[in-house]
Amino acid sequence: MKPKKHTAEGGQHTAAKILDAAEGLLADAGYGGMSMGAVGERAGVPKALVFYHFKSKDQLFEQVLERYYGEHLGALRQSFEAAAGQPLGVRLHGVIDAYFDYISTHQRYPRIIQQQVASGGAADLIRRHFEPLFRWTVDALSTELPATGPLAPRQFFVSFSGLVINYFTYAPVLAGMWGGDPLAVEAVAERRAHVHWFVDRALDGLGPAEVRA
Amino acid sequence: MKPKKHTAEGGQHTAAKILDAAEGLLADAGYGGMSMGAVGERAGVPKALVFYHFKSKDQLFEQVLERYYGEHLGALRQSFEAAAGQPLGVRLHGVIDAYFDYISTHQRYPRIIQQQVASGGAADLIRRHFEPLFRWTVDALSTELPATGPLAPRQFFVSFSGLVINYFTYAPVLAGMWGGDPLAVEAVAERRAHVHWFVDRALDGLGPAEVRA
DNA sequence: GGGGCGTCTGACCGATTGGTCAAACCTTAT
DNA sequence: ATAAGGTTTGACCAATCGGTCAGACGCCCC
Repeated sequence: MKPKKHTAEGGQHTAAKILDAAEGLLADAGYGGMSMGAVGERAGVPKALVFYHFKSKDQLFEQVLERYYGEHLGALRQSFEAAAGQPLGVRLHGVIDAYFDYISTHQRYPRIIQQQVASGGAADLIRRHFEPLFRWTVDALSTELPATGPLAPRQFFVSFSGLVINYFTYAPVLAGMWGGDPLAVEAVAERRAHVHWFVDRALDGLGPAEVRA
Repeated sequence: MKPKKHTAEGGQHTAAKILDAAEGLLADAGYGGMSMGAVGERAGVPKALVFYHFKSKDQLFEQVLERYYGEHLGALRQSFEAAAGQPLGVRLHGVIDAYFDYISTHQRYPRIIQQQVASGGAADLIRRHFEPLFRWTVDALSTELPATGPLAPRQFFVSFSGLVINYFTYAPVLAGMWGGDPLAVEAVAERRAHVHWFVDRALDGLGPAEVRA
């Protein structure tokens, strides 16, 4: 019979369990509400083991963010490059779909980020991960749009990311007034269609000739 | 000479000072990061006095939210009713401007709300204040738009509030990459113009005949 | 079998937290 | 003067926090 106690079965597995537990607590209660003891309890290991695998609370948090940002940026990049050569409108739809899909399948992620952004905590860390995403998107649009003014690429970046992210962070609040679960598949599909509609209206407004086709 | 110590000069004034201090700390560090001792220190009063005026941390937080939501809803309502009789497009612009103005002059407010929404903390409290705003907006649009689908009023509510709010919550993160302070007056004006452009594109897409004029 | 060596554990620490209390204070009404 | 009642104060409490430590356990190479 295997020992009940946590034996040295490979640190990889344990560290991953701890990371998962930390993710859940971060999404539920935020950085301040995540206690290292609770992380251990949720992962089924003593608190000291959490500190063994991650030197401090900050470092644990940083690794959670690192994992998410890496996956997220990768998903966007892959989508954008897969549609290389196609007109900007098509590529935009693709990237926004990738954005939408990643968020909708990792709903803890926008919650953690929004909390952190809104509180100003770990600002440098967030900025370090956020900046490549921002610059990459703005560069992709910079050939088609004026660098400043109401139609600047940076404005569209903030707008479209907000259009996607806010729906998921507000979903729990909207639950009672939406007429059904906002996170159910049909509801998410409706939101996706709405975002698509918005993208099309924006493209129309930018002058179809230069931007589309 | 007046005594240096805090005399019984009227509880009103003291309570207001405490509320202000709590607001600042909430915006800076979030609910979890706001300690009652720090609130007292920032207000210049001992911690026990904070507990005398507000029975608990939760109640203090609740009153901060109450004040904001009341002002916010009032500003929107006033703007909407002032433009009674005018075409929907004009009224929409007015309400969104009022939304934008209130947020831009109370930048702590979106930060506090976003943190709380994203963390799921105080969900009932948020929902209680959020729901009238939501229902009221959706009702105003319900005569012009289908109740469900990609063009449902509820979708536009989430979209436009996100368009406005997200800019301000992300401003600190964007600071380094924006080319100037995103909260400077010109930058805020540019954002406002961008939101207006978006509203107009949306109105165009809904069929000018029924909705505008 | 006996070192290493990475993994794991419970007990422990100082600091901080939300919250309480009895007593002191100031103002006003009698 | 004095009684009363709202306000203010610092000292105090149990609980929890992030973090540490000495040692036990399991595995692998000699």
